[in-house]
Amino acid sequence: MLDEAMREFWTRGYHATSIPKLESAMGISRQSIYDSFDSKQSLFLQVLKHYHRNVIIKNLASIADAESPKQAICQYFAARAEDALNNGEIQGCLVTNSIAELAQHNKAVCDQTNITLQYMKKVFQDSVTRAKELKEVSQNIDVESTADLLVNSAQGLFVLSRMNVTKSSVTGVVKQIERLLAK
Amino acid sequence: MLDEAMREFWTRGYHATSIPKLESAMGISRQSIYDSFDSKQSLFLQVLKHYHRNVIIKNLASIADAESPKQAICQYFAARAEDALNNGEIQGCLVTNSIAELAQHNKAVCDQTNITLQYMKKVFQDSVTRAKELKEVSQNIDVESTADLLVNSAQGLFVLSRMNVTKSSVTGVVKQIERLLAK
DNA sequence: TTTTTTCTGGAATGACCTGTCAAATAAATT
DNA sequence: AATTTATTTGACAGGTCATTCCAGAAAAAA
Repeated sequence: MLDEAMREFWTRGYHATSIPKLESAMGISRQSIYDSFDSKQSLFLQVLKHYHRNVIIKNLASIADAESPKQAICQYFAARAEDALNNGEIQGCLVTNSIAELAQHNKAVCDQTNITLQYMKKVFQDSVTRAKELKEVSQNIDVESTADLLVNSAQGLFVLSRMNVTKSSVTGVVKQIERLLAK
Repeated sequence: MLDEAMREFWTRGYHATSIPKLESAMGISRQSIYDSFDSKQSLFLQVLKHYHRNVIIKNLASIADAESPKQAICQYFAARAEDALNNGEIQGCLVTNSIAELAQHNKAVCDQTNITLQYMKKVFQDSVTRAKELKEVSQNIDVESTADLLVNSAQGLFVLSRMNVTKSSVTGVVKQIERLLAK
C-alpha cells in the first residue's frame, strides 16, 4: 500500500500528488488514509522511509557484499544508466526529487533525505576502502572524496533520468566513473 | 521583473509558487501579470529562458574565454561548491529543480531545460578540447564523456545545494573533478 | 487639456485542495 | 445470530488555486 503511494509521489512529486489520486492509487478511501497515516505530510515521510528501505538499500545491496567492490560500483552506475533509458518505468529517484522540491523549506524531509545520502556515502566509502585493500584501485585514491563524487554522480544521473536523455550521455558518465576508479 | 519571478520559482518551485506570491514579489498586480505573460505556465517558461540567459550563461562565461580552460572548469566547480555552502542566497539551480519537479510530465519544460543542459555540455566540451590542445589534460582523455560527467556533476552539486551539505562533501566533489582533469 | 493607454483593487468564477464528520456498510469475532 | 470492530461513503468545512471581468485611478501621449 505504501508501495502504491510511493509510485505516485515518485512520478509526480509531492505537490502534484493529491489525496484523491492517492485514494485510487492505494485502493483505499480517503478516511482510511487519514486513519492510517494522519496527514499527507506524514504519509509522505513514511513513503520516504519506505523508499529508503525498499529501493535505495536494495539497489545498493550488491555493492555491500560483492567480491569485487570496484566492479560492483561500476555495475551499480551502469544499472542506474540503464534505468535512465528505460522509459517504461518510473524515472529518477524519489529522494533526489524530494530534495529539489522540498528539502529547503521542510526540515523533516531534509532530515530524512539526509539519512539516505549519508547511507549512500557510507556504502561507497566502505566499498572503495575494500577496493583499495584489494588493490583494485590506485593506492593513492582518496576514499572519502571519491565517495562524495560517487554520491554526487548518482544524484546527477537521477536528475538526468527525469528527461529525454541520450544513451551516449549516460554511458559517458559511467565511462568516466570507471576511469576515476582505474588503477 | 522577470528577475523577481525567477527568484520565487527558484526557491519554492513551480507548484509552491502561487500567483499572489508572484504579485508581491514582482510588485505588479495580478491583472498585469496575465496581461504581460498570459498564464502562470507561460510566465514560468519565460523565467526558464531568463534564467538560462542570466544565470547559466553568466556562470559559464568565464569558461568560454579562459586562458587556462582546465583551471576555468575547476574554478567553475569551486564556485558552485561555494554557492552550495552560502546559506544566505538562493540554493541550487532552477533548471535542475524544474527537471526534477516537472520535466517528466511537461514537454515545454523538458524542451527548455534540455536546451540548457546541451548548452552546458557544449561549453564543457569546447573547453576540454582546448585543454587537450594546450596539453593541460591527458592526451588520452575522451572529450565527450568527460563533458557528460561534468554536466552530470554540476547537476549533482545543484541537488546537494538544496540541503544542509557539509563543506567537506562538496570540496570532495571538486577535488575528484580536479583529479579527473589531471594530466 | 484631452485622449488614450496602462495599471489597480476588488469581486466573482469554478475547480481543486486538505482535512473532518456522522451515517451506512461490511468483516470479524463472540 | 448478535455484537463488536473496520472500512467506506458522501457530504461538508474552510481554504487556496488559476483565471477572468470590470470599474475606476493613474500615467503617458496627443
